[in-house]
Amino acid sequence: MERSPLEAIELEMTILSRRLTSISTYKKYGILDHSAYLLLHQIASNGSAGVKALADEFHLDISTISRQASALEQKGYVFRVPDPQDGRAYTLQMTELGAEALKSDTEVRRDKFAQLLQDFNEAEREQLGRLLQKLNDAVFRVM
Amino acid sequence: MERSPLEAIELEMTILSRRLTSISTYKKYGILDHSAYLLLHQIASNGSAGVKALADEFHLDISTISRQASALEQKGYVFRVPDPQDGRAYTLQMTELGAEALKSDTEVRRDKFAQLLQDFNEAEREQLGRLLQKLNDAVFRVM
DNA sequence: CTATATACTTGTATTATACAAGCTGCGCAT
DNA sequence: ATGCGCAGCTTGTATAATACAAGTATATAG
Repeated sequence: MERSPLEAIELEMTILSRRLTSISTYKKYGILDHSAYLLLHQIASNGSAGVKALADEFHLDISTISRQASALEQKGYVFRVPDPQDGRAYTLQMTELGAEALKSDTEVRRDKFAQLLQDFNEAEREQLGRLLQKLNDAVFRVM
Repeated sequence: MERSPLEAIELEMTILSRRLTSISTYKKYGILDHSAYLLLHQIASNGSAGVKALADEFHLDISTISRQASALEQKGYVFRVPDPQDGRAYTLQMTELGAEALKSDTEVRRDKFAQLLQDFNEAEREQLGRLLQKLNDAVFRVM
């Protein structure tokens, strides 16, 4: 009995998810955890943003981002800039230290992924990158 | 500035992992959680197995599997068969109830993934299935 | 001016995991 | 035969990431 692509994807995604939970929580590659890395990355590539905007971006609860943002501030990777228009709001901007941490961490991760993908040829990498992106979009829309 | 496949994969995997953590913990599609589903699936397709073997299979701690196996037994989805050769060991075998739960859950998940992949054509699905499988293998070997 | 909505924080609970310590049974070396 | 280390499993404890709910302060609409 052949496994349909749908079956394969369903199973492999479930396995991957479980395994990534373990890895992302218990293995540290670099300085930053998962959340810190993504928040800094987002701020670096899309400019400073508030808690609400970041929560929307990642589809996580505002309270989750709020704590993660506090942690980043605590460590000196970002600072808060009050919104002049709105006394409740502020945006997070990256510090020099934050930029350095992001840079160094990006390199560590890049190396790890290079190792992970050593048996993937160039065409497969391109496909995988594209498909993962499309998959993420779908996950955000559907789930 | 073009994003290399490696960069894309690294970022998309990180995002995916974070999002899946949230989904798999807080959204329930069907009866079974993540772990229960995978354990039952494994038992269904590869025959009954002990805690140690399952832990090896999924690269998770024995204690983690032990608790998840207890939970499955508690719910009546599996029962323990003592190993006649070894008084310490046993294997988990699925009950009728377990088989039904797995079947019904598989359908629910399949539907959800069909919805998720609605914009993926057949070629993309095949590629994605194949690449995810290869990726999982690599994750197990490397990380 | 009051009522409701928004941006954020904080308190609490849940879940999945790991690591370490413990129990019991196995098997080998003396 | 027996005692000691090893293997399979369970249980205790800690940690991390998340959600939901309640609270505070500010903004805005009527």
